Amino acid sequence: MADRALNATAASLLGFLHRGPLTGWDLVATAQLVIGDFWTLTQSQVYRELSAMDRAGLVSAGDRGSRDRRPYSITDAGRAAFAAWIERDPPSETIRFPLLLTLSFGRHLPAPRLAEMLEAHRGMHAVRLAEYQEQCAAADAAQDVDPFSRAALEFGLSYERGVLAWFDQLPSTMTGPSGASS
Amino acid sequence: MADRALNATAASLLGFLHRGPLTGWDLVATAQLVIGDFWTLTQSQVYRELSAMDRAGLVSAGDRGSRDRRPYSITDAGRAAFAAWIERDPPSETIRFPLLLTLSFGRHLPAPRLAEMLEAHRGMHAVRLAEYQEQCAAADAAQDVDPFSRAALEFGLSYERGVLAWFDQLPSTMTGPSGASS
DNA sequence: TACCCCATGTAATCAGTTACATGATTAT
DNA sequence: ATAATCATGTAACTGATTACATGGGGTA
Repeated sequence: MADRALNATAASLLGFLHRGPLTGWDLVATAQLVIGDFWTLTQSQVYRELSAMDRAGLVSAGDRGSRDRRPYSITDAGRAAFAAWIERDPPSETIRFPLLLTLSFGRHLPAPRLAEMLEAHRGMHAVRLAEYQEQCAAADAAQDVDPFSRAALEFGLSYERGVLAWFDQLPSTMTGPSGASS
Repeated sequence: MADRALNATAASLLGFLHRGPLTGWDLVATAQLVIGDFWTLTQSQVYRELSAMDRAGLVSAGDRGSRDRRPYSITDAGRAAFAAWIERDPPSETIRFPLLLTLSFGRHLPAPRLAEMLEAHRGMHAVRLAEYQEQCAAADAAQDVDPFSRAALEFGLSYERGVLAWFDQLPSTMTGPSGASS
């Protein structure tokens, strides 16, 4: 035992399995829904981590059901590994923001093209902010959401507000004469 | 020719080479300084991309100087590849925020431990905000900074403000009785 | 019966991280 | 002389992405 520290993706899967057995498919959907706003994972990763954790004894694969559904359940070793993972100081976040790269090389781009890109991204962020607001409202209506997920959700709001504030203070020479108002 | 689309890291290196030849070492330093706030790259990556781009004819390696310094200059093909890259719609950013993962699984953690983590991260962000403010002030003093890099720098400010606003609206049940005030 | 979605998985590749090895030059 | 820093690079690995292959089950 005491193999190696879990990676965050695997640990999240274990986290979800605490409530009961889930299939790979279920886990992909759950993760997208619950942590998708601040963590990315792909279907391919999920199946790989599941079979690796199965070999490591952190989860155990159940019998295949209809449509080959295969439920995984967490083992005691899995629970221990998760507990060890969540106890650690989380590393700080990484942001990789391609738009900012493009922007910082903006002098290689005609102004209207850059303005177009900025406007497009601003729009996407405005949409996301609206979605987060909706999600928060929905979470408040349903009282079954735990306060921790709720707080994490709230991060999206602050983040998008910050991003939009940034867009809106850009010099108008960059956002273009067409204007970047919402 | 028309090999494959550049990745953003390689494209950035080409971007920096427009002003003149630079060594791998210089590029690492430049990148850290100029785009380090919203893009990560390692020394190892830089050398790999440089030799790959050399093979692809996008840069050409000069003669080794003292201390084995080897300047790379951009070629016409490199300029074309960069132009094609920067013209594309930049993909949207990816955020991977381990603290939010930990938080969303917070019910598996004793409250004081979580509060401790939150407080530690809040502190780091406060420090970063101060650094950005300094950098912006410095950039304003020196008039040689181009407005595009300046605008990208400004992003850090808005981002950190958003993050701090989020920390400060967390329920006190999470941040703990010791308080998370600055 | 034909089509779409559910569900699992593999293969191949690319990108990113960490650690290490090597040697030159500068400063003390 | 020796230590610190400059500078280049390789090796090994982990993680992430994309694409594809396969087949069951439900529905029109």
